[in-house]
Amino acid sequence: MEYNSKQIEILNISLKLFAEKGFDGTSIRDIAKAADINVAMISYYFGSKEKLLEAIVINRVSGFSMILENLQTEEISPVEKIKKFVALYITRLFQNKDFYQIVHFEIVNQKRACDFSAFSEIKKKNLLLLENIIAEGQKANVFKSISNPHLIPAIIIGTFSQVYNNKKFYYELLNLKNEKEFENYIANDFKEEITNVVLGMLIK
Amino acid sequence: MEYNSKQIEILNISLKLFAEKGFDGTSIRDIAKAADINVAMISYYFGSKEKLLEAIVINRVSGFSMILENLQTEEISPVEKIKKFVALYITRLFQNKDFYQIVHFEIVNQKRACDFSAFSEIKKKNLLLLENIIAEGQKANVFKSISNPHLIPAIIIGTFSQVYNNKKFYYELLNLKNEKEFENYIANDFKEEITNVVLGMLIK
DNA sequence: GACAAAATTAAACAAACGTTTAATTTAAAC
DNA sequence: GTTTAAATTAAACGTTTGTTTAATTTTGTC
Repeated sequence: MEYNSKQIEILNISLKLFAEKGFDGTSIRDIAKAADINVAMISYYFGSKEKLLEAIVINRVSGFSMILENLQTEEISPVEKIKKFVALYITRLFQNKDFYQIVHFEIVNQKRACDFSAFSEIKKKNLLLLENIIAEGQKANVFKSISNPHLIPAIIIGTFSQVYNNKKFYYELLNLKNEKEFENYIANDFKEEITNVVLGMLIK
Repeated sequence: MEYNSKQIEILNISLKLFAEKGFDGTSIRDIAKAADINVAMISYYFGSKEKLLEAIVINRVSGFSMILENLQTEEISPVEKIKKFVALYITRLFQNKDFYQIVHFEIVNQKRACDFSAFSEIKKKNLLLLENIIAEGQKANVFKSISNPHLIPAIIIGTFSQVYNNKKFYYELLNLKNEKEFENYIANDFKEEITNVVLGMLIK
């Protein structure tokens, strides 16, 4: 699908509003006002409010880069691969936090007939990639055999959202002053700590 | 606040519906139909839809038992305390999953002027308790010094919600057939694995 | 059984919702 | 400059929303 700049602006603004106030909590008029367009333009461009949500999903998922997927072929040690896996995962989470927020709600919700199969496919691919890295590490005798590789993405995503959604609490706790400092915390300390947790689960 | 059985039923049914479909996605008429009462009864009993949400929050938080808090005084080793801490935490999460779902959304949302201070207080108390157990373990020379005790509740809550909200995915992955089997997985394997992750972060 | 208070009802309320209409403006093509 | 299609608008559409009203039924008390 090809979108003009106005359509892309609508997509981005409604992504932000849906993440902030929820799909049901955001009205067409909210979006129109924020995007400085007429309410009719949303139906005109996307058909309906639900189809706008679908457009957001397709638009975002198709934009997910293949960086993670290319990790497999890199010639680095399994430990380094895990480190990179976690780092890339967290970066992607941070960059798409609004989108993950919406997806999270919609998957729980089941109210809308929204198709997340493309999203699920990516998750399955990521899990497969992770399992391969772990198998590689076991062959090299540096990783132990674990029964729960699927818990690793759950820990990364879950802990990240938990921290992000309680931003206020962590601002106080970690003496963070603004969004930039929070981003730094995620990109440095948080990333390192989660990496250690994951490696702790794997290394012999 | 004293509630009669009809009021408690409304509280429970709207808790379930708000968790399933969101606050904005649930209408007064949805609740009235599910609880088999007239729409006017909700305003009559609780004042408004928002005040109903507040009543749910107060009702639930006040019901949180003191079991976790009493852990401090038990005469068991720090390692055993951590095991019990994680186990109790996960049990509480599972028993109140609908409530956590709502709180999670409302905290992110900021749309409603809902008071979660009592909830935050409990979280702070839990974190303090955890820090005390860790300090105890460090004194006994079994725990290392860690900079991030706050990440432990985030890991427990985050991973749990991540797994619970992707139930379908995990049903397939773990060959679970029904809610009962899922509950068993949480109460056994999941609990054990998360305990190991947490202990892995702490033990020397 | 008469009375007062509480519970419950159907109906109505105004406001907000997503969507559609029909008219107007803008842009592009010749 | 005229023509044609696309973009944009204000207004209206029928529903649904949360809430209130006023009437009715139920309940408890003497």
